[in-house]
Amino acid sequence: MTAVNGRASTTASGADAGSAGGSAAAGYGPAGDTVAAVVRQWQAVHPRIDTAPMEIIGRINRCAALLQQAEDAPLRHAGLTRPEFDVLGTLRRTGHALTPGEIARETFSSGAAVTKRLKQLGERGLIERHGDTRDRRVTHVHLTDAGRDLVDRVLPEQLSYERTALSGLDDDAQRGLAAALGELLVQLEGRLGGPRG
Amino acid sequence: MTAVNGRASTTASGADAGSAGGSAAAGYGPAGDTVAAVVRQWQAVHPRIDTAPMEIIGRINRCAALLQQAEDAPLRHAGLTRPEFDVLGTLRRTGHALTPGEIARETFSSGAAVTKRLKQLGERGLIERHGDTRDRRVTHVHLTDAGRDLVDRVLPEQLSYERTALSGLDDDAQRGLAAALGELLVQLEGRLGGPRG
DNA sequence: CCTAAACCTTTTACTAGTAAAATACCTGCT
DNA sequence: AGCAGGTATTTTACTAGTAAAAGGTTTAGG
Repeated sequence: MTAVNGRASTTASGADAGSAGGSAAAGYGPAGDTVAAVVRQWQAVHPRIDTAPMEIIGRINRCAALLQQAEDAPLRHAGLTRPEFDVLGTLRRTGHALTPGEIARETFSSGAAVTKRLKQLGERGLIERHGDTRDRRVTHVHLTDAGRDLVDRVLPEQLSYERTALSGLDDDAQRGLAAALGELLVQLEGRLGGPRG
Repeated sequence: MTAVNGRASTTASGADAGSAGGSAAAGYGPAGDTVAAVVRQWQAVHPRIDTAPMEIIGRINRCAALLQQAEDAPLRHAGLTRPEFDVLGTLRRTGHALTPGEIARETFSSGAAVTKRLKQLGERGLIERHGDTRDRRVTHVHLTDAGRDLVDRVLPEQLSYERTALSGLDDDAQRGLAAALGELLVQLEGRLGGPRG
């Protein structure tokens, strides 16, 4: 990913901090986080504006950017980008071979992007392709032993890193946040993701 | 945002759906969102693993990806990418000229990326540069009238779009989520963003 | 004064994504 | 059978980011 790129100045694409409002780094005052500072600036410029969405969406984006930056460390140490790890992880957790199309749907990426990643991962011996004998348009992708071992080695490191990143919140706060995000996600997936098949 | 590119197949950067675990699109069962389905798959493969971090981080990433996709619509309609709008918005909300370095810090992007965006935006007549007379390394960037008008026109559309995206949650849920995310963000910014100056 | 170090911005070379076209194949209809 | 249309994957042309180096300028020390 670009997404995996470090920023830290963080990444682009990845993820910019601000929602509609962009983002702020310096000089955040009384209330605390950078998003609150951005909202305050907008309020000063356009007092009538309803900035409520920024307080959720801006924060989600900013959290995603910061976490990604942090999470990249263990992955990069293993020589993987996040999208590459997503491919391997998808194969590992489903437990069976998948077609490139299925991987694309599972990881929410384009088919072309998956093709490129599979090429890379294949060259490194982490996955293999086998053509379908029935339908020769289709290929089946599966993890090699090396690929499976890599996932099983990296995943605990990754989760440990994530636990550390979240450790500023107590267990109750974490459970509450997970539940609230789950509620939002159900809404968004129904609304934006389409009444999926 | 890279984190914030549209995907939706969405984009990179932006943001993949899964945290450590990658992401799932199809076949989500009882509990509801795609992240819950991914977590269930991992539990089946590695029953001892503590997947709690995925339930927060995976959901943040997935929400960011979905929202981005949705939010890109009004911006694209105005011929802007999100990072470009972030630059314009930063100039608008601070209310005065900024140097490229300051813009980079405000938008959490690299200096090189800002240089490219400023070039684009300058060619479209939305911003202008003026060299500093004291320190000739420095340039000052400010919005043109056209740039300011564009921001003032797009921002309400953007916020309106965001409000719609969030409308599945009632006001209390939105306030609670904003507060919980703010708490997390304060922690992350202190921990990962550095004890900023 | 003059040089070394630090700084701000831009340039260069490269990477990884996207959209759309191309390729190859299957399915169903007549 | 043969062809129209749809599907799965890859390829092509391009875009926008990154890291690192370069260019030009100021600041501090001797």
